[in-house]
Amino acid sequence: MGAGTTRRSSPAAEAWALMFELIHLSKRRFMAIASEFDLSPPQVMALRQLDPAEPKPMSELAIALRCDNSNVTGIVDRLEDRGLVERRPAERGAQVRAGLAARLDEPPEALANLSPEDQLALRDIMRRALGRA
Amino acid sequence: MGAGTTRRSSPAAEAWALMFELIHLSKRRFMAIASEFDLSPPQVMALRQLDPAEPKPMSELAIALRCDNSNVTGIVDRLEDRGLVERRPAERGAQVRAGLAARLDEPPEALANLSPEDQLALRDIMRRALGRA
DNA sequence: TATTGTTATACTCTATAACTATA
DNA sequence: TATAGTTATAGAGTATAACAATA
Repeated sequence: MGAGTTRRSSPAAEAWALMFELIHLSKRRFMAIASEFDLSPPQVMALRQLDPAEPKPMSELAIALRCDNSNVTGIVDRLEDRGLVERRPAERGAQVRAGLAARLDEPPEALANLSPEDQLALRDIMRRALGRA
Repeated sequence: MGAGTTRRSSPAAEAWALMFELIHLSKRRFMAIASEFDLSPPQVMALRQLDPAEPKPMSELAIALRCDNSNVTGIVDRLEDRGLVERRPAERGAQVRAGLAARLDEPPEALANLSPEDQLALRDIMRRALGRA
């Protein structure tokens, strides 16, 4: 069996492989949206985590981004240099955040094109998978 | 609505958000496996793409990794320095590949713990989503 | 003292541009 | 000439270690 095989030992394993593939395919879309806003991927993730209404300590941001504490310094530095963030979220940053959300929250075509029944079933299974049942 | 909200406009959008969350959660696992093999993420992806039986031109590798051509040079350089790859896959590289596959192909707990019915339903929906029905 | 954030350092990844080799 | 691959260069992300400030 070569790369890209989708028939696997268990349904969960195959679903996982397909999900991985979908994410990989969606990476292009993500990168396109990121550069649409002239942001690097970690900057996108950082901006999505921040909310002007609820300031977060940088250590919390590091946890959310799953990277080292020292790293957040640089990421936030660059966002701050562009006035998108202030070590307390700034006005323009909030606008960019809203724009990003609108673009990124759209499901990829592969999911949007599913039948309404499949969409509902998929949502319910994913809720159960993540304990949100 | 703050970050981490899961109730969204359409089932597909919510499923997408949950899937994104699952992938993000699984990143830690991926990084752990990568460092278990002492490989960087792009090195993992490169090694997974390569097959001793079917040598690939580096330009094809660049497409698979969704990065620039010039970039592959450095990634392959480092893999070659460690004798995992030879600009024609080497023996030890094949072993590492097999080990990697065994670890990475396991679905994350969130999926493995689903009921058999949910696993089957999820697999079938993902097949349809990616046109493998 | 323990936590938070920064700086220093070093390595990897990334793209663009310019170059070489080759079909 | 066109394609494949490399090198040069510059910028960003990443972690570790050491440090400063502070609760």
